[in-house]
Amino acid sequence: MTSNVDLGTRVENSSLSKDMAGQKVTVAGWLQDTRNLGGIAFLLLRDRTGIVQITCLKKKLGDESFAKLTTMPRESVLAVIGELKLNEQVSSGFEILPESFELIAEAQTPLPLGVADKVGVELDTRLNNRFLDLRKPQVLAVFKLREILIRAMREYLVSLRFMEVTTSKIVAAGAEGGSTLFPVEYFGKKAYLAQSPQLYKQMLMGAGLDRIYELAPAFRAEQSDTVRHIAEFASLDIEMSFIKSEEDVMNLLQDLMVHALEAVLAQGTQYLEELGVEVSVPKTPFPRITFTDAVKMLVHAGLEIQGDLDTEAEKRLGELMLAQHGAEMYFITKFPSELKKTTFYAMRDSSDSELTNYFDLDYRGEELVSGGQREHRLDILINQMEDIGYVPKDFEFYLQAFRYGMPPHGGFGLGIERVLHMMLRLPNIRECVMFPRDMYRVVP
RNA sequence: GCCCCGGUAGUGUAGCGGCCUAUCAUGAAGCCCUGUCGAGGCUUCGACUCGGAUUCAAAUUCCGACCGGGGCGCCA
Repeated sequence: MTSNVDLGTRVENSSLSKDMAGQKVTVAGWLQDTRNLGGIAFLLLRDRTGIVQITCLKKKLGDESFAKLTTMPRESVLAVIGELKLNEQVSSGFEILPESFELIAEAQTPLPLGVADKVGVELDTRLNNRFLDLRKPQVLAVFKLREILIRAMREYLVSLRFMEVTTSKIVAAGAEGGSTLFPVEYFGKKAYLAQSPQLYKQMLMGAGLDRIYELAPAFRAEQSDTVRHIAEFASLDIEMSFIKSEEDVMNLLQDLMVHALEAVLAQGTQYLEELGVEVSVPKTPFPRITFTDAVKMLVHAGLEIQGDLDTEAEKRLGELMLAQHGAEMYFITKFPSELKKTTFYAMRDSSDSELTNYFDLDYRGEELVSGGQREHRLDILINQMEDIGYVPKDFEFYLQAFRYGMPPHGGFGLGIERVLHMMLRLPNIRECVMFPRDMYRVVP
């Protein structure tokens, strides 16, 4: 009874229902498991959308077909045509009784990673066999949620008339320093992978585009070896003109986060359940705490702070903000100029040059976003570059945009994986990328 | 880049000088079973990362390489 199945008539498992009782349906997917009881066998067929049970009766199929169906290796691709039949004994309430089937692609054994195994698998093994790992619904769930999050962010920005742009990822100079850039051999010239679209976003403000965003990879050659760093990450960058202060940027950002998390809750229930996590939407306005006050708060809590907040301080601040303000997300504002030295385009506070108009958005102690008001006055910008030993001539392509009418502007860069990492409470940020890149991993 | 820790069947682990012909689970191969949904029962298969060293004896100790885990620094 083996035959060629017409895959054009295939229906996804999630669209099967009890209403279709008695209908002949075509399903196709991966054979997750076979439970052979002798005269009857149950196959679990999984596709992207769910699992359906194929119930095989030896008496009905004949010995040969029954044997063929029940001895296929797990994770083989299988197509089945059969009648959808109601049955209270199945957890879904229905099953498919096969009439014909086709083994489309047999899986080799043993699997390098058991999709339905009851034993744990290390992240390294999972990433080495990511295509199999992604067959697990709870792994796929992360990426369904990622998709929902990103789509909601785009929708929100589009609704505010932000224009999506794409800037080059091959650049001649970085936004900050040179040690964090990956060099690229570019037709005999030296180029780099962009660590940020910063300079281009600002040039586009000079072009009069007013409100833009870009969702693109950012590359960092920093030798960061932690559960919250990867060498290539998805960065949502926005830039907007005619702002009064960085408050305008922060207001947009907090509304963006709320909109995105609301979408995750509304559209991602199934996936959140799959992962066993609960997400709560933060209330606006997010608390703002100045960098100086954050330091005071931490010192009061017994920490010693010198210069910037270290990892322990960041985490501790996350706990304190949650305990004292009930806030999972909060802004740390007015970063000292001393700490933003290499950020030559950061505008200093007009009433205290020791401070900048720069902020971070943190989520339970992890930095999600860095942003602020940029310096749009050419002379000051050049001074700030020279202060840290940069040669303005090297940035001529950028500075030109400030000579012919540059409006006041600001923006931010947001790490998509950082949001997912904290939102889903995943142990490692690598889980939020299908094929992550870090100091040691370039394959797959 | 720095500091700790670890590498045992396909996968996840126990063992940490002789009791190891290496544990358990999962898996794979096979047999039994007509209602499984973490199916069950029986049988079988399958591993000490690599290279040196110490020792009568090394999975176990030491050194190196490679690979991995955690933390720090740096940052999204």
